[in-house]
Amino acid sequence: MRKAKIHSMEELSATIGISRPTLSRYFQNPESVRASTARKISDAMETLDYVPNFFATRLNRKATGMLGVVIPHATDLFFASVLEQIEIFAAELGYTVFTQSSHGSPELESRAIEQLLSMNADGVLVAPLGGQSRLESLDRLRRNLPMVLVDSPIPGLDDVDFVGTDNRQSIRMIGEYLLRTGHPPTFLGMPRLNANADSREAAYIELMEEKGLEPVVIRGRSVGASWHFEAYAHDVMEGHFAQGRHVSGALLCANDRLAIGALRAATRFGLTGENGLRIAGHDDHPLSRFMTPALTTVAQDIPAIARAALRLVADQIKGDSHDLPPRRETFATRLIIRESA
Amino acid sequence: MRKAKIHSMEELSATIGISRPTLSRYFQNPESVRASTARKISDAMETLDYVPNFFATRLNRKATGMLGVVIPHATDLFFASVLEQIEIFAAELGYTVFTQSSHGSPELESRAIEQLLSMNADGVLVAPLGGQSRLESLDRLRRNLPMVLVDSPIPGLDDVDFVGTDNRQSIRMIGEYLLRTGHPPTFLGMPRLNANADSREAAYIELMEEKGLEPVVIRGRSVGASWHFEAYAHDVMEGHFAQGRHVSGALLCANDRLAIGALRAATRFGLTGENGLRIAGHDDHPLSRFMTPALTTVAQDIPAIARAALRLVADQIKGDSHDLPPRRETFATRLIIRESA
DNA sequence: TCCTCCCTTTTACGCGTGTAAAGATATGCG
DNA sequence: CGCATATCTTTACACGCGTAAAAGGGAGGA
Repeated sequence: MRKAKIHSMEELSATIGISRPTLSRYFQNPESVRASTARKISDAMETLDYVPNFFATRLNRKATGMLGVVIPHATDLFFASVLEQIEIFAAELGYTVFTQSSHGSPELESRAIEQLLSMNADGVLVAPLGGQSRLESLDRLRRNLPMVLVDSPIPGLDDVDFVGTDNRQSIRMIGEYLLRTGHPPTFLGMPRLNANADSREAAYIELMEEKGLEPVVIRGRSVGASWHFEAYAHDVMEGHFAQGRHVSGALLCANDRLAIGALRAATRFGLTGENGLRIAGHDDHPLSRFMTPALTTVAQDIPAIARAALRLVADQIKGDSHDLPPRRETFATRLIIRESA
Repeated sequence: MRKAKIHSMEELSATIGISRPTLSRYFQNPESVRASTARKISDAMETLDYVPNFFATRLNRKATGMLGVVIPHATDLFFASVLEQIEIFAAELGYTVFTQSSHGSPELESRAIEQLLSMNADGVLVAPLGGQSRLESLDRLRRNLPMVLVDSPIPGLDDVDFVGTDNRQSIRMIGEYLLRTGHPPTFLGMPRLNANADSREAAYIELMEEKGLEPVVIRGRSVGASWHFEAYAHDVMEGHFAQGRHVSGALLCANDRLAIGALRAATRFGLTGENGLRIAGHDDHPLSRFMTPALTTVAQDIPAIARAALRLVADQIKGDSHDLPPRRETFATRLIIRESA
């Protein structure tokens, strides 16, 4: 059945004989018109092909009902998971989410921000690239729209709400676990891409020094800061293992993707057996439990992070609280002991 | 430095003393105005905070420059990778991409389609849920917008362009490899979520029968068709292994995520050693090379798929070729031999 | 200096919908 | 059946910008 295509509300009004203002109210809320009228309209719609134009709809409203999200990489399951949760909660709140990925590029991140500004979104959630992010862009965004930083804060952009994981708590938890079960861990840091890289490393060092132990941090030559964490960790550790370094004890990786790469390298060097090198990660990547050996890690509370982020923007949006002191919500992680450590 | 916020082009015009039509032309193409004028404007912009409204901009044009994308799950790295490539190529073509994930839900898929329709996008790329997709929604989309199906075709929606992988070729290639190197494979199918599930299984059966061998297909009770492929495969295979079934020979999995789950189960049963069970996958999941043992698989040509999908919509958009016969482009895969088979 | 040519300004309308105001009509009740 | 009230129609303006047409202004050449 080929329904007749209607292009505007005006046209709809003409063809079904109901005034445009009434139609407008109907599409915003069918119950705002008399039941008999609503029936007449919905009956007519059976035969017709019409959808109100989303943007024309918002053009003349103060709130657009749109939320922008910027993430560094859609192909990183951590961000994909956060995004998924954000979309779910945003839908519950009646927001439409528009996501832009920066593909790891500061320029694309700026463009994404520009895009969201020009869309006049009600608010924006940004998981920033980190150190590479262009401060002017983020600052401009902050000045113009309700905004919340997610996952990684930005040094130099302190007056913005932030939601993320308590890296100090999480690293201490997994670190203490490793210590408790016998091995002072070496730390495999991620490429210095964002603030998490620093704060996790700092938490590790603090813990070690607190215990009177020597912190040992491995960091490869950051060859053009790469988001290919698995490959990065694999190559770095392979280099060490080949020279007999770090072949025993425990290795605490700044995130699971690194751990997966390290695990692979260790396995190839036959280091992961009984009494071999213990490896632990951070994040509870969806595939971590399927690794061999299954990866011991800490799980970030992604739903809580997503929910909090939405709550904070929503507050800013309704409260117009541009001048309130910035809020900072971090969540604790959960220790997940598997086989690798 | 706090730049003064300007809310409309009208306002901009008033404050910098340049007529709105000229500003309009400037923002569309700075070279369409005299160089001295362009300078005057860009100089003024240094002090001011203004971005033309994206949607108002498109409201009065025939083409909106927007492309819609619908994927089943942002947290499936295959779709995330496809999306990433689509975004890259779309940017090259000057399109702005708006992505909606259906989170595996037919209802959300329909809503996403509705959303894209109401946005008046120039075209839409849909990686459908598959059998669960609501045909009316997809059909409505097809009638109203240039559209291309990606990854999985929809039975019953045949007059739509399709871009994907040649499952027959890919399954035969990996299947023949397994046979050539010694083992007639058993097939672990994915939950019947989309057409790929069927066509890969069909390709397997065809190959086996052609070789005069008995096809053996494993399929768990599809407990509410699940997208948790790894867990699904793990549980199904664990059940078999526990009863001593399929513990040797070769297992061909319909995709890598299944293979990862199966691999994990096999490893726990000590089946993956020398002369043990051989396991192969399909897709070359980004983490497959980091599995232990590293997963033998076939790689889909994701960039080619993304590029072709964009080419097809672009053709439809410019050609208004709504009545041309539907085109169907499938790409060959590349055999990637690692350790698992 | 005058006259083109090019770019700009002015003016006006259009995109599809929200929304306010005033008048017309339908609904429900006594 | 008449009236008060809820709802609808009509009319008009607004949102932010594209764009066409006509008129204005400046730079360059003769």
